Amino acid sequence: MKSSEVRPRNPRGEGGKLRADILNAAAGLIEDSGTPEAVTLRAVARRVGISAPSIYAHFPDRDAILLALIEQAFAELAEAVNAAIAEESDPVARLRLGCQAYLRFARERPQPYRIMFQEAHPASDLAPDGSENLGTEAFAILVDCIGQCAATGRSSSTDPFADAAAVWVAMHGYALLNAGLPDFPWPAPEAMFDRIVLRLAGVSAP
Amino acid sequence: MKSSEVRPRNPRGEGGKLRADILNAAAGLIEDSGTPEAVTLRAVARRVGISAPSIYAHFPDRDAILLALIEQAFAELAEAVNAAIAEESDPVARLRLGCQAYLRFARERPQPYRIMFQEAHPASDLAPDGSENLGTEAFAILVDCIGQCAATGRSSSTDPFADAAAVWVAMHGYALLNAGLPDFPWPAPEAMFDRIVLRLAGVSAP
DNA sequence: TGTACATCAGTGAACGCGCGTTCACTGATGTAC
DNA sequence: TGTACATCAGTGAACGCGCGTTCACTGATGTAC
Repeated sequence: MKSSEVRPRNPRGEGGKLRADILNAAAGLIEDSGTPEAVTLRAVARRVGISAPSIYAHFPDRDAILLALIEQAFAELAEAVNAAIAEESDPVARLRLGCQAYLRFARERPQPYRIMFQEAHPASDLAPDGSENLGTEAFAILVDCIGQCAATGRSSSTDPFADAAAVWVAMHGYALLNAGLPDFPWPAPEAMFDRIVLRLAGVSAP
Repeated sequence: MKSSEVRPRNPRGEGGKLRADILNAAAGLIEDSGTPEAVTLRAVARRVGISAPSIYAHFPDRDAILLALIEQAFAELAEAVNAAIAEESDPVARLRLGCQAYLRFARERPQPYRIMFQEAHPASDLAPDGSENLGTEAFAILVDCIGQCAATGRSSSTDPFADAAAVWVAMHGYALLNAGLPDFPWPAPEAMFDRIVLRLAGVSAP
């Protein structure tokens, strides 16, 4: 429902701008409808204000659009987490800030977050160095934080990897259920954060 | 790919059997394809061995089939959990058995589990006494278990409701990510169980 | 026992729709001479 | 400075498909008389 007006043709050499417009339109369709099924070539084209075949100049097929959205979401989440912890060196503070950034991303951008972990998504065909590594890298940071907390006696963790896995699955479940069941009488966000991050990381609240 | 043979007509008075066949076929389609999108009236009809319009004698429309599958999944999960804890009275053992049953259901029947919590699913139109209550009831059992553990000094919980919410979101995240990312180097299931159930419930391992 | 009939459990053809994708094309614009 | 031309950024029509849903129907089967 955004624009069905015609959009001016890009000047020479800037045809690539259409690629970004296509991705934005696809993201908007998911945002509006709540499901990636809404991303059809024709719907994207209508929203951008172009004809459907024009998309083929930028994406080989429909799935490539969804795949690009997933990769973009992974990159943005990694960026958000990295930005949150960049200036901080204390491991407990890094843990808090990083996890807060993760949960904030999931809360503020629920649709990008959802499609990242959607099962049976087109990224299954992804090269092994693709989105999988983005997630793996972010997870390694989490393991490292907990390990440093333990090394400095601020965490009781004896297995940072397993504890990081527990923190991650708990954040993931919280992010999804919070968005999916807004009518559930959720405890206060800080109370949940204490449990699924601090307690699972073996860090006692201040 | 199951059967495209014709199936014999039901005898008089047993036309209702077709309803169960339709649900089984729909579940099979989700199982095979990994997505509820595969449940189309025509695909269901092909699999059952009937014509597509015959479905209208049992379901008003396509969404009603998915809705019935979701309700069935909720009922089966509740049944599995209830059966697991029925003969047990010790609250710690009930907590363990109930959560084990929950996670076993999610592991052994990943597709039914997934559609239960799929966002934007057709159950949004559900009557307020529908599937929502099934889940609420099971959650109340979890709160109760943790409360009894605390009351008998077996749990350090001071807020059983918030701790139950934490256990639930953690189990949910674990169930989904475990199924969705089988290549992730997951810690041993018992190690994860200790963390996302026992530690979050404030129960120390034996 | 025989038979007319209502009911039940479906069928088959058709509708209009939106989809992904293909194909041959167009018209503006920068560039070479 | 003028102009032919290659290139770029698209378009419009068409294809075949599977979909949800509707409609009028059929043929076996149990039941009433």
